[in-house]
Amino acid sequence: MDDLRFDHGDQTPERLRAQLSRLVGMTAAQTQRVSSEALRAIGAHKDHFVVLAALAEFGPASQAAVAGRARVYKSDLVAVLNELEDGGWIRRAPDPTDKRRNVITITAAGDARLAELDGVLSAVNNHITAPLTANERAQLFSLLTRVNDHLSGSPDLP
Amino acid sequence: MDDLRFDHGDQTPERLRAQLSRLVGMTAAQTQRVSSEALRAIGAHKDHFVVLAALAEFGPASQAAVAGRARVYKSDLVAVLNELEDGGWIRRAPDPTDKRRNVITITAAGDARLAELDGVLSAVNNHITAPLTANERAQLFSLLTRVNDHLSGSPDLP
DNA sequence: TACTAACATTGGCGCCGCCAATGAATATAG
DNA sequence: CTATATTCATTGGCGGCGCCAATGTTAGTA
Repeated sequence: MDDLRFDHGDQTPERLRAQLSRLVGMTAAQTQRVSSEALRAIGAHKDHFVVLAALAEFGPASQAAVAGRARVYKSDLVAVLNELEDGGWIRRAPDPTDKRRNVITITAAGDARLAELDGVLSAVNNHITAPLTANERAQLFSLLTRVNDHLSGSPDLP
Repeated sequence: MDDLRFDHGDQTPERLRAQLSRLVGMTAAQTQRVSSEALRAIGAHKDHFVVLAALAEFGPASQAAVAGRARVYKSDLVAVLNELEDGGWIRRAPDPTDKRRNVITITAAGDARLAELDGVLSAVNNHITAPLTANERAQLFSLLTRVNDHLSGSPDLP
């Protein structure tokens, strides 16, 4: 809980305080911890949200398509869909036109579940950015987006 | 390489685009990948840097002290010190005044190694923030620091 | 002298992003 | 129309990271 603090004052080697990648990494670990704990408190998981969102916004689709849109590895998607199916939030039905395919459909309960998860995660994001003004939140978002875009294109060092 | 891109345009569910924690997490994964690859290219590791830095800046110390300052779990420190010892970058000597303790000392070669790692990581951090101006880098650093500080204090939701 | 604490070490857990190999079903080429 | 290649869901595993518990040894303390 306190070990992910970036700066421990005079206990922190100066060289570490210069590492942005370290700061980003530790802050990401903090936010992941907060959000995963909040989701686990209601028996949910990051991927539940991301899969339900993809289904709600893009409609029924094959697992391969869902994996692509939700950015979840198809290998990991299987377990996620099993859990969502157990909860009654999605339906998995074989595609009559292509028997290799499963058609994944979100249920009415799934829509409600998605709203629930969305609420929880909104609260989490508000909590994370609590010390920032609205402008600063937007700035942080924009700066990170630019870094992310940049690193998405040129993964190697110059 | 491209799967850690936060925004895939119209292929990305809108709900995901609102999640700052997701953006932070993906960007952190990118920066970690870049830096760990750069370090691995010279047979090094994050913890090598962090431990050598702690030793160089605070002087010889017990493993427990090093673990505290370098923010490396003492469990994981053992392997790191073994590797650093094999490279001749540190010395591990039993403390004569307290036989439970090992005194870790950085060697001259260790100082040189630290300079090398420092150079690599500086290049990495420059690369990461390449699209940002100096002002924007400072802003990003400041915003993340405030979030990190905030989350270091109140880990739970309100 | 008995009890407690510090120390180094081993082994393991959970989360995350990632990849390879399998078998079934389908599309495509010769 | 048969052989080959491709798509799909599924299984199982890998490496990195932050984290924790249990062990045996040694040292301070009551």
